[in-house]
Amino acid sequence: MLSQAEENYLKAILKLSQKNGKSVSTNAIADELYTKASSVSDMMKKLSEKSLIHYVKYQGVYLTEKGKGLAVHIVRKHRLWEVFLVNHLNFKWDEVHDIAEQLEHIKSLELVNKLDAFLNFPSFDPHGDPIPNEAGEFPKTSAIPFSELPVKSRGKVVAVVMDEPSFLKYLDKLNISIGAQVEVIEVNEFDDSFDVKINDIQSHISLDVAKNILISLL
Amino acid sequence: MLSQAEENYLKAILKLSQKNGKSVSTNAIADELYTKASSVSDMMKKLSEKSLIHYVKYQGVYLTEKGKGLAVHIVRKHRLWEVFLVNHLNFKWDEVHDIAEQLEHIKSLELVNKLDAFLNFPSFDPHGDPIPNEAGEFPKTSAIPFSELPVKSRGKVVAVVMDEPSFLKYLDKLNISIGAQVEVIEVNEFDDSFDVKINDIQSHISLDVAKNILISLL
DNA sequence: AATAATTTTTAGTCACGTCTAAATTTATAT
DNA sequence: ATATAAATTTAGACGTGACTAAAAATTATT
Repeated sequence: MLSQAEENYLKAILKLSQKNGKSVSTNAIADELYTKASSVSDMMKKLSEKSLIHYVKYQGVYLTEKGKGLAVHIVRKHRLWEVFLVNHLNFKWDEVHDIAEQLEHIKSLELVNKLDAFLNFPSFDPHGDPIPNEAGEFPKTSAIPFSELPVKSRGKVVAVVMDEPSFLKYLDKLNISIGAQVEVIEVNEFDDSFDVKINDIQSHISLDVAKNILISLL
Repeated sequence: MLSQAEENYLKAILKLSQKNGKSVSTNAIADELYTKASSVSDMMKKLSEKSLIHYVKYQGVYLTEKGKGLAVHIVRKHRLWEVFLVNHLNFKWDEVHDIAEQLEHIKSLELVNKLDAFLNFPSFDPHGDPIPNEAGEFPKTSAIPFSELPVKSRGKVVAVVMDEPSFLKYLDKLNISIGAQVEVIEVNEFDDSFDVKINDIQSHISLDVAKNILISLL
């Protein structure tokens, strides 16, 4: 049985290896978990002994099949709980992360699957992140960052990359939510910002924001 | 912020002080938590320093107002989650204890209150145990043990005292559930057992079982 | 290729929550 | 009231997961 700390490490490694390439560095994990590289080294030994990661000293780590399966399962739990919190308990999408961070460690396969059924087997969480099914498979999407939407094309917001509350609140202010229709009117080269339309209303967003919004073409 | 271990100790002290008198002994706590008396002593010092219990060496402990408030809140969370698990996720009443034992440690006042509202502010959990409200007040009941129901009187099952799965499964077998109508036909003095009617069907239960079923008179 | 800078690991320490074994206090019995 | 039994606490240890400081390995620079 894994401790919460171990689970958090697995999740961090999964997240980092999805974002970047294969092998994840000790420092990257330390940054992700707000801990120190030395603590990470210690934990890497333990996870390696449990065959959850491949670990070669000084060479970074990556998940084994077993480790990846467990990490994906934790992500599944996290996202299912977020759906529950937003759809049934009326939390806002920027309020659920910390609570789901706790709920994801509850141990009961039956609970997860019954929750999944209760929620009607959702494919995406309130932030648009894909929810793996019981077999650990992610639903596939063909989303691109808003920042890469060609001028004059229209798209629909399907997900956000960051889930920091401050970012989500800012999106609320901009009236950007999952499902919103968006269009690029013009790219402002000098500051890399975008003149856009959100649900047909003119607006303006920075490159940083645009990169963190995923859309599908319409 | 309390650790899970600290919360479990508070809960154990509350449970024991409700059952027996005021002051709770070190050994009783150790038994309740399947730990050792020495571990309990250590923890009593810590809880005492945090003003959650009154602790005099060798004299047992009892909860302070502050400690009692926290303990009651944990019980509230435990029982609300049990309602959720049984009423919405289709768990059986004998399956929810261990999961609720984990869920009760999730920290978010807002979550508890939103869950409470979602469940329609239930007063009793699936085992008939009273659920304290946000202010920490328990609903009052005038339940008596089945074992004290006078012969020929009829009653309605409102709660069970134990929530061990094996006991609950046995009650299922006897067709005894919350709300069942019961009547004592005869007391068998030689083995302290009871001839009873459960929903008008004749049955037979032992004193041990009868003591653990709470009923209200009809 | 040698040195400097960075990254990573090791060594030693600490708080938490547990344990066993020994000491101490309280309760019981003669 | 004194000896014995039972309950409780203390002392010392351990595993977990964190930290700091120092050492070692890797990567970057000239």
